[in-house]
Amino acid sequence: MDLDARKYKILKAIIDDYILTAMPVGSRTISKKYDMGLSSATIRNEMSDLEELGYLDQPHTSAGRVPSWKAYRLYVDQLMRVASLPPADNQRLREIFQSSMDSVEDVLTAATRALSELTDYTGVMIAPSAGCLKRVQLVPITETTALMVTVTENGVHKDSIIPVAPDVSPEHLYMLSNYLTERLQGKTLDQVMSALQELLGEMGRHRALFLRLMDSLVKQMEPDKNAVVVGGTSKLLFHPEYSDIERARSLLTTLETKEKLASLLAQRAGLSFSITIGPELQLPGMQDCSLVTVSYALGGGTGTGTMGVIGPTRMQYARVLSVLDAMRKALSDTTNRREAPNEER
Amino acid sequence: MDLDARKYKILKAIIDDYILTAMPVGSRTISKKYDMGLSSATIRNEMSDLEELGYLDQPHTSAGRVPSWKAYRLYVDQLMRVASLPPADNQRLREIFQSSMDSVEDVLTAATRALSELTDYTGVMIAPSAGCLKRVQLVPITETTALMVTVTENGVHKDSIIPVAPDVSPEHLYMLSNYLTERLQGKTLDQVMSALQELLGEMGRHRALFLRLMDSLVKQMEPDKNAVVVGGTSKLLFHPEYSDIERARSLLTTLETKEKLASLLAQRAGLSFSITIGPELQLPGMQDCSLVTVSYALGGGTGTGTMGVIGPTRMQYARVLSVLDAMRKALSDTTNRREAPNEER
DNA sequence: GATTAGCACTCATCCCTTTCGAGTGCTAAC
DNA sequence: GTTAGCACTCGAAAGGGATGAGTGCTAATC
Repeated sequence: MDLDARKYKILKAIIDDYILTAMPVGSRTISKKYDMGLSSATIRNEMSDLEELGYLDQPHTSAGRVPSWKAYRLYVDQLMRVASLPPADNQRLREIFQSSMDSVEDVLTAATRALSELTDYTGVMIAPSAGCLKRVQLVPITETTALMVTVTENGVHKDSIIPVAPDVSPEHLYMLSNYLTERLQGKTLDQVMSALQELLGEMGRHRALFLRLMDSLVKQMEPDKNAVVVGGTSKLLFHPEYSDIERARSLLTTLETKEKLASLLAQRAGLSFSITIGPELQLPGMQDCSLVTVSYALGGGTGTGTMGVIGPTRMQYARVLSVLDAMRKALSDTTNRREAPNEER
Repeated sequence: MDLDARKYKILKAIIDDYILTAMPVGSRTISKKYDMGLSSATIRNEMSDLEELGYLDQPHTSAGRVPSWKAYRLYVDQLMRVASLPPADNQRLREIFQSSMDSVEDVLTAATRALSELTDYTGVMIAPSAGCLKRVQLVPITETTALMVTVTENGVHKDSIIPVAPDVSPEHLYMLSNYLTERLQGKTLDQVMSALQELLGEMGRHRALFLRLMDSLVKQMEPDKNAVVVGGTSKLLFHPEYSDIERARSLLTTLETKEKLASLLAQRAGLSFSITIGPELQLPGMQDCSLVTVSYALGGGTGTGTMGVIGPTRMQYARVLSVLDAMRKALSDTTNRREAPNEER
């Protein structure tokens, strides 16, 4: 049995109201507040049907109805309207987001902050995949160690310390850097790996060093599992669903183990947007949370990252989507500024 | 009026018990559990005195007594005994701390995690000041930008993107790097700054670039205000003082604005250890928290950082101190491993 | 003079009952 | 198909002992 137009309308009203108030919605509320031209009795009948169909739950007999995750699913798929972010909020977003843009880290931190501030939920981001390699540079540190710096297309650069034999001079390292850069430039991770395999043969006495290099290089270009940035977890505590301390504990504990968040976001990489509701997340401690994600790219880069907002299932989905969309735009502007910086800053 | 030995003993018993149970302590408990050889009536009289002296508070007439911050102050200054960390815990610390030590960031993250796991409170760290400069390297990225990487004594290395004129070739940058390294090597931040002032005269057409460089370099060597790492905030939610949602909210919100934490830790930089109790912190939302800090150094480095543990005033001060001390030792070992890495890892 | 036993008193907490009201489901009338 | 009306349900709030932990005070004891 499918829903007729009236049922849709009533269901939407219930969800809207519940999102707003966090209180079970009664038939009277719907008939009065959302002038349906129907009496509460009629609404009651419809609600009863909707409950039977699994769209509504009743906490107890004499309470109103609460949307089920199935209802939210329907809501985000068909009922809600996503408007673009009001100019004032867009303004605010750019403001929060303006400051301190020295590194990708900073950008992500500022972005999650802005997300959480504008939505009152928690912002989550994972750095964009590295994209093409631009440059490899080995910087001598001590007699026996060097720092490997990789610069990739979208400005993500990481570094790790690797050991070198004492007979390898700084000049050697410089030449090796240039050589590697020349050979690997413009390649993606996969291509770099196979190129390195080939080059391995040409290496004579540098073979040991080279193996090390490969190791670190691959590690650096992989999307970094630890690079989940989370902002505004405490915002969640202000929503009534988490005035129950037990729930707050289990949720915040889950949010703190970044591994799970990382894999959640990684799963959604590349999707232009995704909405996952409560049980669909299949994560203990997050049964009554939803995750909304979008993909983004920094500046003109090809590498894409994923960012999202975590909130209660009773989330302002439409608004969250519009915030995420605005943020996606802001991010694609941002790094351009860095790539072609203005001399008169 | 000073306290006599018996008052000290009773006060210590009360604090110990309260730290353990988080419940107001009654006279009977003291007389029975901590065999004083005194009846509860006597204890009551003493407690009454202690209350008058400001060491104890009474939540309401018929409740037991609760230590005031003044009592904790006395406790940490004179009464408590710090033992060294039990071997089993030390073992555990090293275990948690073992993994993934690629960058200073990782070390700090792992350390705060370990701190929080071993104490059940929140761990906080600020990266060590950079120490002496080891190397400056300019890595070309695009026609008009370069990455500046600085390597400092204790392995802290940071990078920022700077613009360069299009007529500066990669070779130029390489030479400039070597030149700067030669001139600045082994200098501390202050020395670097004055050295740069002198060098500025010698710069001809690179003057604009050079000014940029100075700017970024100084920024990089300054202790980074954003580099506060916090671990295990959710642990706090498990303590009874924060089953009150209101308190939990205000505390977690405070912990999330890292600026305040940064300045707290910065104030305590260089102190071998410090304990600050509740109102002494003078931070809204943290009146019933304490902060215990110690200084640490990574490996053999001269630069010192500060780390600490934040918990309720009813904190296991002795244990926290011993954990911090063990962690300080672990940290001073750690980076040694990286500086002189083992080829057969 | 210090210590203790004894006792009246206080006050939060637990548990029970009552009341209240929001909301439902059903039925009969429109 | 819709609605008015009404009995019914059940949680939340309010009230009211009973309980017991703990105190302060006093008078007796060491």
